[in-house]
Amino acid sequence: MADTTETGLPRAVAVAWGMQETPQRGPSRGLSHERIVAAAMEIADADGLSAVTMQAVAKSLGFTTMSLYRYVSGKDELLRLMGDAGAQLPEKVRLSPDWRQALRQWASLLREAWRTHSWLLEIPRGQASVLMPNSVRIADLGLAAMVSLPLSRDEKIGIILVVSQHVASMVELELSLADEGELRVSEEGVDQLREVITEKRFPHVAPLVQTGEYVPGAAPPPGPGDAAEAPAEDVEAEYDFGLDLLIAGLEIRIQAASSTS
Amino acid sequence: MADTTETGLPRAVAVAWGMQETPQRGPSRGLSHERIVAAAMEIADADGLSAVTMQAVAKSLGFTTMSLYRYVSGKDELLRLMGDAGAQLPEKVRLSPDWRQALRQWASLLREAWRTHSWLLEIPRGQASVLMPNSVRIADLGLAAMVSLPLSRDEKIGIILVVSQHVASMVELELSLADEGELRVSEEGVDQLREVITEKRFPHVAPLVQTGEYVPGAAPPPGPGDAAEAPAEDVEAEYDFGLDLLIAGLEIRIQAASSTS
DNA sequence: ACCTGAACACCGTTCAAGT
DNA sequence: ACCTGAACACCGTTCAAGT
Repeated sequence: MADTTETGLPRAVAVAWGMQETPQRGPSRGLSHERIVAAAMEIADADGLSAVTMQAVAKSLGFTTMSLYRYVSGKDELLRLMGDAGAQLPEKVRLSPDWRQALRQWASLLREAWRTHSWLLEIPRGQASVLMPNSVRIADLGLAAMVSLPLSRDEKIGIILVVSQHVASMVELELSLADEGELRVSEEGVDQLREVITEKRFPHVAPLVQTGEYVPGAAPPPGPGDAAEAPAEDVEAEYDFGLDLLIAGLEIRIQAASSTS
Repeated sequence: MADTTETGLPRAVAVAWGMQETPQRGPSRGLSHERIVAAAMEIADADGLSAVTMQAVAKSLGFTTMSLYRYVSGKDELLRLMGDAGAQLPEKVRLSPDWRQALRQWASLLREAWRTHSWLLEIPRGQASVLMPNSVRIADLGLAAMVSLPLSRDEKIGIILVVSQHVASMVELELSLADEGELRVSEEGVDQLREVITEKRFPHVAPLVQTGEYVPGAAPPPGPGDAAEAPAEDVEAEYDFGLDLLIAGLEIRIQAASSTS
């Protein structure tokens, strides 16, 4: 379990909200959580989350590794603080009065945040993370998008969960296509797959492997005409598709609710 | 990028399908990827994925750490193999002819797999993982559930993606509640939160903090009557809610498609 | 109060050597 | 071909010491 303050709140929560008493006496060479978190984020943006080590962060600030421990209880806490700091939405947001539109806006804001700091997706969002400032902000805005809806609180929270999860998975997909996209499977490789992914064992996938459609980095099949299609580049379409599905489902639920009451 | 064979296929894919030529000459004390992966899974089941170190795996098998590198190119490959081996569905599955039912069954199978090996969720599912045997099986079964549906291939894959992501997030939620569930926020802690989560800054969340509803480990408010409710234990309800939403949305889409054609 | 230096117990991975 | 031993370059974190 994560270490907590005497109030039962996780230390990261207390620090993020500025609840921590920082006595400030004696000389201070100017280190602070803010500076530490900012430095860590810069490293993560540049070289990925795995490049964020206590030593690297300290070095980039011109301090020794151990100096960090005065401001941050450990790496875990640093990651939590980074996770929150990165998930910052714009200060002022004007949501559409139409809930469908508003929900789409909200999803889009989340998406933007995750896109700018892709390492956010790697940081485990534990139970306590909902208490962090920017998570609260995100939840608040999500609820704001749905104010007009005749749904229970639990249902609204359910939607926030499902939608944000969908957005996260789409950003993840987008990124995996982008940076691991050098996967190039040769014709020989596809042949090998054809031998193991047989019609008998995998009746529905096998046909797609035959044509090569199913294999990420394979050359497109020499089909007549429509060969030059981006095979999976359209994450955009998948993103919209899932969101549309959820909103459509919600619409039905609301109609059902209003016709009953 | 992950190391690949000369065919362009990731090594983990080749190994998992048994495409790797294993010459087998000279003495063999009986190590193999199968045994290594099995040992690693056992450790992960018992003590979590973080306990899976090359040294721990080797030790549990009675070999030195370095012996593993003859069978596995590195830890990354070991994790990929574990990820696939853990995502095994039952041999024979009888899907309902009703697609809604079938999709629910499929989701439920996924859920069961992730529940039995919760560390699966921590293993990054890269682009190449769709080529692993059990991923192919899962995709095949998902497509099987939707055979009767008048949807494009891309749409079906979209559904597989969205639904499986929803299932994953629900299992994740379930687990985070279970093992980090010792989070107990004292009344003083809730008070501190009330001071920062103000009505002004967070108009929609603030009321929920006032009552204490929003705070995971807080004591339930002394409301009249319905106080003794499990606050978030019903992941089951959230699970169904999201799935229902998606299926309802899909239903509409199908109606639209069939009325157009 | 704040920062440093040395040390500890780990990681994953390499390389040359044994049988 | 298979496994070992020693070594390397890292991790996060501790503790006692300096100013």
